[in-house]
Amino acid sequence: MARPSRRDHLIETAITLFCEHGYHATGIDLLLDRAGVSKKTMYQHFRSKEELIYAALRQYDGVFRNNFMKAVEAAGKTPKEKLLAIFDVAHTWFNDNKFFGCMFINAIGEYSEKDSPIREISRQFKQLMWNYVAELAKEANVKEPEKLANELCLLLEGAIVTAQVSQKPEAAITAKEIGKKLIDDAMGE
Amino acid sequence: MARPSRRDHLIETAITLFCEHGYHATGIDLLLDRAGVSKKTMYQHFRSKEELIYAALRQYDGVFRNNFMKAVEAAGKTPKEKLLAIFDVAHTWFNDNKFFGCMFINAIGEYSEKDSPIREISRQFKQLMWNYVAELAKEANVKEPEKLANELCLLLEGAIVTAQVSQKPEAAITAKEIGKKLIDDAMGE
DNA sequence: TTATAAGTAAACCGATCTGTTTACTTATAA
DNA sequence: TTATAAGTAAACAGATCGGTTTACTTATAA
Repeated sequence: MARPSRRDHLIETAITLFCEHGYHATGIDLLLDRAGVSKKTMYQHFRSKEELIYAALRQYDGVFRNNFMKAVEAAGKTPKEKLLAIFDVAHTWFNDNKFFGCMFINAIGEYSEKDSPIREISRQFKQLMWNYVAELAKEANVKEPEKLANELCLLLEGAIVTAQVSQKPEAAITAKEIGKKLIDDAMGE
Repeated sequence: MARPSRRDHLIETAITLFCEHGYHATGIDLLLDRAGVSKKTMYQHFRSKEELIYAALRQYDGVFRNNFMKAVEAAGKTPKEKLLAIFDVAHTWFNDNKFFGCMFINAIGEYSEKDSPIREISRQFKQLMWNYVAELAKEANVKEPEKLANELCLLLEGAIVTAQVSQKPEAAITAKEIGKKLIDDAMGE
């Protein structure tokens, strides 16, 4: 397997640092030092720090959703089981010692400008997560799959923030229990 | 009524700017310019920027919770109504054009150091909000008031983040509907 | 009136920020 | 072998960062 290109390595390093320390707090110099890449090379690949942030979020968007879906598919057989597995996967995520909340939620906190690309990609990420949940809900033949997707996604967001801020990874369990009720309701008990 | 002291005015300005633009992105110079206060005066009142951040969060903690509780008390008569009113108050908050999410959630995203005072006060804020919800739940004579408080607080967090990131203030309504079910369940239908 | 405290404006400090440039060093492929 | 592309290290630039200091100006209260 080919070793990752400089560009990819920069993005990987960026994801790690932005996740843990945030976006403004992470300086380019530190990032380059960590990545072992020269400044010139970085600015050959990215026009600006903001473009690197954007690329990092783009990459993370794909990787995270892919891993998430794979984990969900592996953990549940039926659509209903998969819907519930969402919260088990989240629970595992929360217990990772490198869990620093959701990169996109954190990004929005630092970039409030309405039509910023960073905001846009964050909004998109949540939309794509919603699409996946809505798809599962449709497969489960629930009455109002989109409504259920709204509900389960809201629960997931709540669990993420509660795990992050209140240091309670078990929020995933609370969310799962509520989710179970909602799913049962939606499937016409 | 006495005009606010310089200290209070600085804190007010700080809250506004930190809310909208975040903590690292808000420079002291801009903040002082906005507040119309000299740098020397600021550093007479606060030892550092971080101390100002801390004071701002402290102040916001008190003001926000006070306003929140008053609004909830005004909107609901019975404990159950008050529990539901939480989400109506949140809805109003989300529709404010100066809504930039929760200051404390945003703060955590920028300060990941485990025992940072900024993290601690954020955790505390969420705890105090929980305490209030748990109190209402007890007044409502539900079976497991603490469990219900966990659930409703999780819903509130989810609604906040959904309103902020996905630009959907109506997340408050979704959360309220789920909350209603949970409350009914907990009151032994 | 006058000492004192609290304020302002602005220069200043060293550090750090994002971003550019220069000079040199690899690889790689024709 | 040799031209080319891609890399490094480091100096540099100008702006901005948080924070200090100086000189001057108010208020206020004894």
